[in-house]
Amino acid sequence: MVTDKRTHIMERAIELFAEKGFEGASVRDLATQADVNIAMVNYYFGTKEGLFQQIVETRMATTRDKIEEIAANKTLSEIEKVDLIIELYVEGFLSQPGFHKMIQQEMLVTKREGMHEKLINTFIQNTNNFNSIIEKGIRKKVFTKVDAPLVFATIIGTVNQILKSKIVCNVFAGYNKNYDPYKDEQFKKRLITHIKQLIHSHLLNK
Amino acid sequence: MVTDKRTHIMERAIELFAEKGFEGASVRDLATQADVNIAMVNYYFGTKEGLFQQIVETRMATTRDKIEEIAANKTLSEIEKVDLIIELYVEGFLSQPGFHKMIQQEMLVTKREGMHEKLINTFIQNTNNFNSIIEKGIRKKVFTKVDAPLVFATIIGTVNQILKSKIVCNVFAGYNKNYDPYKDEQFKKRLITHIKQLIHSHLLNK
Amino acid sequence: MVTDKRTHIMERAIELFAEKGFEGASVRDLATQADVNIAMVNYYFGTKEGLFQQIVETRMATTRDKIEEIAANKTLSEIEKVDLIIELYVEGFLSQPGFHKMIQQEMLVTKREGMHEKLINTFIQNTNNFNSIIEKGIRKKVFTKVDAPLVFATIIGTVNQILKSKIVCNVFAGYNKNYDPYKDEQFKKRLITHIKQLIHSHLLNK
Amino acid sequence: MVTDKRTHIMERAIELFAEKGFEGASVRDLATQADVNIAMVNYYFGTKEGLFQQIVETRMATTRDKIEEIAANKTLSEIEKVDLIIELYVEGFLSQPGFHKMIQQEMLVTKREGMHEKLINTFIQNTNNFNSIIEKGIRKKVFTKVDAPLVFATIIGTVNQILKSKIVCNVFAGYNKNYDPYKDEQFKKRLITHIKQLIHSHLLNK
DNA sequence: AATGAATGAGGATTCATTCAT
DNA sequence: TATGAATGAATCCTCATTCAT
Repeated sequence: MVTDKRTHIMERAIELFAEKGFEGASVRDLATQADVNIAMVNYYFGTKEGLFQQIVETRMATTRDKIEEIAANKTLSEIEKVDLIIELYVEGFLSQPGFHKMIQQEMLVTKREGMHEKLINTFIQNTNNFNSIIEKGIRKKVFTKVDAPLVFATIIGTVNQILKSKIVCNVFAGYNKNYDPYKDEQFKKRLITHIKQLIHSHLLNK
Repeated sequence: MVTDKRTHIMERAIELFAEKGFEGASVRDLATQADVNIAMVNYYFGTKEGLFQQIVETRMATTRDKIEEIAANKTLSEIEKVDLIIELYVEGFLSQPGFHKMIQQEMLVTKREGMHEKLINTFIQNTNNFNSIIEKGIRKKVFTKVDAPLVFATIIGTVNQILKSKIVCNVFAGYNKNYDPYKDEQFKKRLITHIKQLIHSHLLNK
Repeated sequence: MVTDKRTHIMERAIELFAEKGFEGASVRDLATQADVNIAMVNYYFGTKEGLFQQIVETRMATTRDKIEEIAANKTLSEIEKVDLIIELYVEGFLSQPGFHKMIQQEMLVTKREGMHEKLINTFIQNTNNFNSIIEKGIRKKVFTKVDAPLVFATIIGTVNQILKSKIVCNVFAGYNKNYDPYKDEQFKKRLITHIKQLIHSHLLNK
Repeated sequence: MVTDKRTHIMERAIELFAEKGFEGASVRDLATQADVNIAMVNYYFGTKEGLFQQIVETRMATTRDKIEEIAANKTLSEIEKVDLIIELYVEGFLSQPGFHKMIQQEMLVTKREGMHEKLINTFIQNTNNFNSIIEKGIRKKVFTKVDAPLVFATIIGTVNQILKSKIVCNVFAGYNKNYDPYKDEQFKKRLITHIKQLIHSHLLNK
């Protein structure tokens, strides 16, 4: 029951942080949205920042571990690994758009140092894992000599760009204003296809 | 003299908004940073939001107009236009990192509707201009059949991803923690090269 | 206990609003006078205007209901009803001078539309109830043909005029400057007598 | 030209003070309404309070002098004097409703001592002049023994009550909501008739 | 004589947090 | 464990006023 309430608060908080930003979302808002007492946030998470950190720590670990797993896998070729990572990011981001918008906002801001650093470190780990895959491919001569970290920036950046605004996204996709493209399987496939083709022609270019 | 003070406030505000976000940057902060009286912000811009909008309107117009100019130019080939746009974004974003971080933050947030909408509209214009270039190239058969709006998302998204964090960027680039990669000509060239190669091999893929 | 604090704030606020006017009384003042934290006013009443409205709604209802009761009473003659209303106003106003000064001020000002309207509506109800008594008396030929609403204006206006200033009132009454005439039983009787004689000779004039 | 501008500011200020109260009307408002520079109010009148005092001093003298003149007149009977004073007040108040609303507000407020005292003194003078007329009438046995200062309070109070709200006034008078009763000659006559009849039957009651 | 720019004090309100229960 | 009341600090903004020109 306790865990339920904690989790419930965290889930509602993600949506609110995504929508209004960390500063823009007040603890009162959070409590109202989660239908709990105002004091609950401080009671469970100490501070508003504590709530944010809890969310980040709980969720970011998943993606990081999956990437590590892919990188370490010995039965997959390099291009297969890259493809898996692309799928991982597109699927992960589109299925949790609120969380990833929240993360993006926090990465843009240097105010809250503690939180910022934690994000950065996780991100650097992911980058390094990705780089090592690419560089191995280059050494094996299955990949062209590319700028590995910038390739990673392209993948993440493209998905993040899509996440920025449903409205812009719908303009791309030709849907109407109030449609939710993130829940559309067709759109997900389209995005994966785009990134894969882009990265393939870049990596496998002769 | 009047213009000077206004401009001065706007310039300092860009840095602060970039650093702390719109809500995170207080009017007190803004005034202190710009070394003016607290009441000056309201005196010149009415409200804090008014200041933000003034900044956005003044600066976003430039990029939008340049893209429109490139799109309308009749002496350039399609691939030349794409290249110019890539250069425009990399140079524009790296030379005004604060402003573009600020814009990114605001695009992620749906709280302040008026501001959000203005940003979105300008962004849609840019997307449409880019799309028309790509589609013309496709009709002329100089470009492969690609997903034009997603190509645009890739370009913008990659540069934005770089802007997210100097620290991450330095990890990519192999520089030390406190270096400013945005002011480094080498890094700029490297970024332009990456994006051009990526997009070229995608668009011109046989 | 909660009710106590709320009520306490309202009571002190009445005095302060009466003394300085709605705009003239700052929330800081109110909090200091009531010996509570500045945030308490907003905590209990939402806004300063909310506090005012709460006061008005709580107190005005009493007088309005009493007048309605008098008007509806079937055992009283018309002149008895008029006399009761005169006593009601004199006693009500002299026993809560602060509140009625506050109401007078607000009726003079058209700035805060919502509050103004509420006051006006209650006042119109009272006027109508009074009118119906007078008109019945006229139909029954116990009253001269008089201008009923203006008679009501005279009654209220006379008491309000007395309330305007203790000092002026003391000049009338022959008391010294710092005396409180509103608490003086003699003065109350004198005022009731004056109004009754005035209205009687007007209504019962042959 | 200077006098014109001063007068112009004062006229607009009366309307604004009447509408919003002294505190409710900002110097910015005043300047905008009068279509002059913000600094002009302070330039001409020193302070906002100075402007108010100038208005009061300029206008209140007129009524006071007229009453003094009536009181001193040796060719008029007492009842004629009373009638003239009634007419004077009704006409004066209805022709300058803004100014008299402003005065009423200020009399209700004890905040600004200097201004308050000046008003009170003038008012006491008027009361004394009126009293002396009534008392002479009583001595001459043309008037019943009445409570002279309260009779004066009734006259002033009735007219002030009418001034409180156009809306209420229109409810009395049977006009529609947006009509201006103060400019209606019929209504003025009706008000004068009411007060005269009221006071006559009171003073001349046998 | 007249003004636009500038200011510091103070306005109402909201904030995240704490505490007694 | 859970909460409603309470708080002091901070929020944005407006105020009347001043001053250099």
